[in-house]
Amino acid sequence: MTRAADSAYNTIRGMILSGELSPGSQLGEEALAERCGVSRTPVRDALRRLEADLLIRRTGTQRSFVADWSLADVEDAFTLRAMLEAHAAMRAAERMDDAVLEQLKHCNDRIRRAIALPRPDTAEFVEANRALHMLILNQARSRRLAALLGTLIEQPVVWRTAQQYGSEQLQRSCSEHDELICAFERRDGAWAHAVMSAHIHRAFHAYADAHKGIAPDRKGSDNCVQFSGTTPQLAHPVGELG
Amino acid sequence: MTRAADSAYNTIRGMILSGELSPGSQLGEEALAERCGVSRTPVRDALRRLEADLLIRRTGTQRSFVADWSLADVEDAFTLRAMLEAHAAMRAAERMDDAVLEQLKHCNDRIRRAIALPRPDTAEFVEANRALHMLILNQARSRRLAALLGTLIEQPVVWRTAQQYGSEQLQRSCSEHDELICAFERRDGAWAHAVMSAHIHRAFHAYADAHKGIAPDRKGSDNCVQFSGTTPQLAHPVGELG
DNA sequence: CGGCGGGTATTTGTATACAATAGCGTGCCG
DNA sequence: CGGCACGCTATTGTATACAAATACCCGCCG
Repeated sequence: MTRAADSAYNTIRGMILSGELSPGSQLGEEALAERCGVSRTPVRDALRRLEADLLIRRTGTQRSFVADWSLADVEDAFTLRAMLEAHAAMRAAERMDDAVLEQLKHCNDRIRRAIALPRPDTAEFVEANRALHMLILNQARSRRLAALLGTLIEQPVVWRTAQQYGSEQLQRSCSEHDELICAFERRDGAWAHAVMSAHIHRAFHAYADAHKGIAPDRKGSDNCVQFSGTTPQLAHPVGELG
Repeated sequence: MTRAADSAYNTIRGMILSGELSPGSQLGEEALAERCGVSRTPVRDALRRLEADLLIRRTGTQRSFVADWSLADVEDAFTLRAMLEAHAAMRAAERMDDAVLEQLKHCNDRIRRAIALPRPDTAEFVEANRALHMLILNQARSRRLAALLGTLIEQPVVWRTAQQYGSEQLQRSCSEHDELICAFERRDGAWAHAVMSAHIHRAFHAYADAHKGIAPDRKGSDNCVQFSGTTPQLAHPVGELG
């Protein structure tokens, strides 16, 4: 990951998520290239990826702006994530093998230890949590699903949410994982599906509560795909349906 | 869409879907550039998009190969599409306005006329069908959802499927649209969800039947995300979960 | 005062050259 | 005869120059 394009991707992504680049502001390739210390070529690469992540928006003429996320947008992302990750849990349950089960238990033990401390170790919590969810996604055995979820999950959002978590919520998260593992042990896809769905929805509300009043829902940020009209030119034309 | 990058994208995509480039074969940027009549720069752009579509796979060192799709992969894509597009139909039903409803009816009238002919007009069917599904997706008002479905729907697959359709199946598709419109008229999200889900699942089986024996499920095409091991470097690291 | 048009400056798109790196074959050594 | 290492070749990554398109500004005209 030492390539300039990846470096640019991470740098720009960081600047967006940290708020260093304010929503709605234009991202000139030249300016970004300078700030990242690389040429425009890898920046263009990075911009394309960020566009796929919906972290930036592009006008019909390919000018890039930092996307402004309303709470509704975030809820949307969480809803879709709940749907897809629940599906992943179901598939994983149906395919679960004992080795992975052990690894899952190991992850949740790490989480348990991290939150048992007087001052919970947030970094360890986030990392072990990440690993656990990834094991499940991997076990679901679906490249498509993995690709879709990849664009849906903004780790920094998780991080910030976890920091806001009280010890009570950390423990709830951990025991939800326990239940998930139970469902996996029984190879009960429906159970795993339900638990995972609840897990994600709860996470959304934790996020929403933490951000109440801080980032109120924007006014007219129309959360729709621009249709017909004047040559919108989306990267992946929505037109291709069947 | 006259840009070289788009032209390259469409050209390469066409070559992949038509089978001109056989699954597993390597895609050299230089060679593609020559065949597309452009330089490597727009080709690289196109490759990144195709990678997001999962039409090509990249090794850890970014060498590109035509993805080989097993029937299981296709089923996977249809399953996810059913989930997401059903969700879109539900959201659309809850937000439906009368103008769009009229447009939907108009689309399905086009479909009705196209399949009423002695020799059904497949092109018109596909186009009106596309427009109808797109209207629904647009009405769902979710950028995220639109982005996810965009990568999931391979129009050429639809096209080939439609060509295989007998008049009976074309009519079934049309009447399913009718039922969908009924659900929209009543603003019944659950109904719309169910009908759409069934609609897509039926389409998958039409596809599977048409390809039975033609493209049998490949042997070990492991449909899983490559995990840990030796620096897999996925475009959107699956690691970023929470 | 507002809208239109043209010109300029900014921004993105493309091509090309060069650099770095992975893959691969060959030949040497054990 | 097998394996390792070296070096060559093919392929991708990056930078830069230039071309094309567009947004913006300013002046003109209604």
